[in-house]
Amino acid sequence: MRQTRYQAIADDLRRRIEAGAVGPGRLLPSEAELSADYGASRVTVRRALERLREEGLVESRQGLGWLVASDPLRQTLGRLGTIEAQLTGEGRRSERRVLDFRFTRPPTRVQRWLDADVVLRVRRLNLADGEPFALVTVWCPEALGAELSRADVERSPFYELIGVPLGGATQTIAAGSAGASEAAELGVPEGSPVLRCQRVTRSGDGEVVLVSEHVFPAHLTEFVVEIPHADASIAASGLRLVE
Amino acid sequence: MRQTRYQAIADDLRRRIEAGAVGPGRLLPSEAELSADYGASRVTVRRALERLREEGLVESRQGLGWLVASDPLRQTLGRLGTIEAQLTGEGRRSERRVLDFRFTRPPTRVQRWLDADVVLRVRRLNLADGEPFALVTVWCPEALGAELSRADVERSPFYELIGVPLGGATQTIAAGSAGASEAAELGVPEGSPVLRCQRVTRSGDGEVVLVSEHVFPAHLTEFVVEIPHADASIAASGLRLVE
DNA sequence: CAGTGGTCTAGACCACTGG
DNA sequence: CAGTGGTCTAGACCACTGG
Repeated sequence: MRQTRYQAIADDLRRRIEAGAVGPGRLLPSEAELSADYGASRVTVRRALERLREEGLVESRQGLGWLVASDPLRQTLGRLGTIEAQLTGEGRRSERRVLDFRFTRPPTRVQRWLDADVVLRVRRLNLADGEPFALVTVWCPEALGAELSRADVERSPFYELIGVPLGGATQTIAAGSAGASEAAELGVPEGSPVLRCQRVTRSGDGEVVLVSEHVFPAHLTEFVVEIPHADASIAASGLRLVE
Repeated sequence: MRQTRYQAIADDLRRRIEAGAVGPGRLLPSEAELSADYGASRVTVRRALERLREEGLVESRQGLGWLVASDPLRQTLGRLGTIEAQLTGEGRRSERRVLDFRFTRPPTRVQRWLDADVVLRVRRLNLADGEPFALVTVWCPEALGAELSRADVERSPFYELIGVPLGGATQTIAAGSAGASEAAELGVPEGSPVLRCQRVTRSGDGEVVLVSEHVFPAHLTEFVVEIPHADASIAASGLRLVE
């Protein structure tokens, strides 16, 4: 799929904002101006701006214009990028250590999404400056994992390796306590609080291509979620009662 | 702000889908048909459909049409509504108990968003079938809380009471352990795992109108987050390292 | 092939901001 | 008041799906 007009405009504006051409709280050129500058219709320019709004980079005020977001918390999510980018941006050393790499039968909770007899399962530890901050288990279909080596998955994030254009993902976030082996691998006391996250990632075609479980020590990590329209459903915003 | 054309169409389509007029995995009428039915342009119809897509209710395939989502997990988020609606939908009894209601000075971590000497602080317990599942503390500006009674906040969700059109919200989710008083109020053992959530809610004008902290027993609750475009930033999806 | 969604255009009217 | 973003229209071309 080739780059669309509005994506190109969004990318260009994002680059300009991140380069500091327009500071936090300052006005962007009006939609009419941008429309003339880029030689695109106002609708296309708006579409690019809406995309940046979703990322938390800009906001708009009717009658005034589009402003670069100034609330640092709201910016966080849009600029977050990968954990690796986050770490190297802070000058910290990011490392990945493979604990296990094998083709095996998926557990039943994973079979719900990956209905196969054999899948590739990889257990990895993510470290920042040598300190573990995530214990990750990834399952992917045998066909997608067949070309991968243990060195590959130690070098690169999984989603870069499988060679399939990705669609969306669904993620659940829960709290728990570190089990004995988890505690040992993460270097935290057994029973200490952890964030548990499960992610089901789909390809552009809607096929499930990755299932992963992540365990984060509670004292090191938190999730940030931006809720664009609070509406009446604000009380929910993703919370679900289990059992 | 009065209802827009695309909101009205989205609401109508949502109602029809939830009523089962079009089953999971089945095709909706084409954009051209909907456009004719509603007497709206195709652009407006698409805007309504995009909104439903964000909610996880429908998905589209080029050359084929718009389908009602069949993946139950992806539907969850869109249909969630408030916790109260979730509970009554399951035939469970939802209850709200006010533990404290006072005008006071906000703690420093709240002053970051609500810069005032006096704010209304309300501590509430949410119960499902008599069992506590959330301990909530809400702070709001004195002016917005001046007309509220203790009975008001026991009866209704806060966002319905303050009489201000809401904009977006930013939410952080972390794991932790129940402190002594939290444990007593939630009816769980001290030190047991909990989800801790902080939400900063803005009005339509971008002003911060509510700051709230929520403590959920880990065994009862989880968050579901839909990530529409995984892209390269999939490893992040809102995770942030703290400290 | 006819029909679908994905993208884009040029133009319009409105509510709203600031001066 | 002139200028802004918010919404909406009618029309166009394209890539893609299924038969």
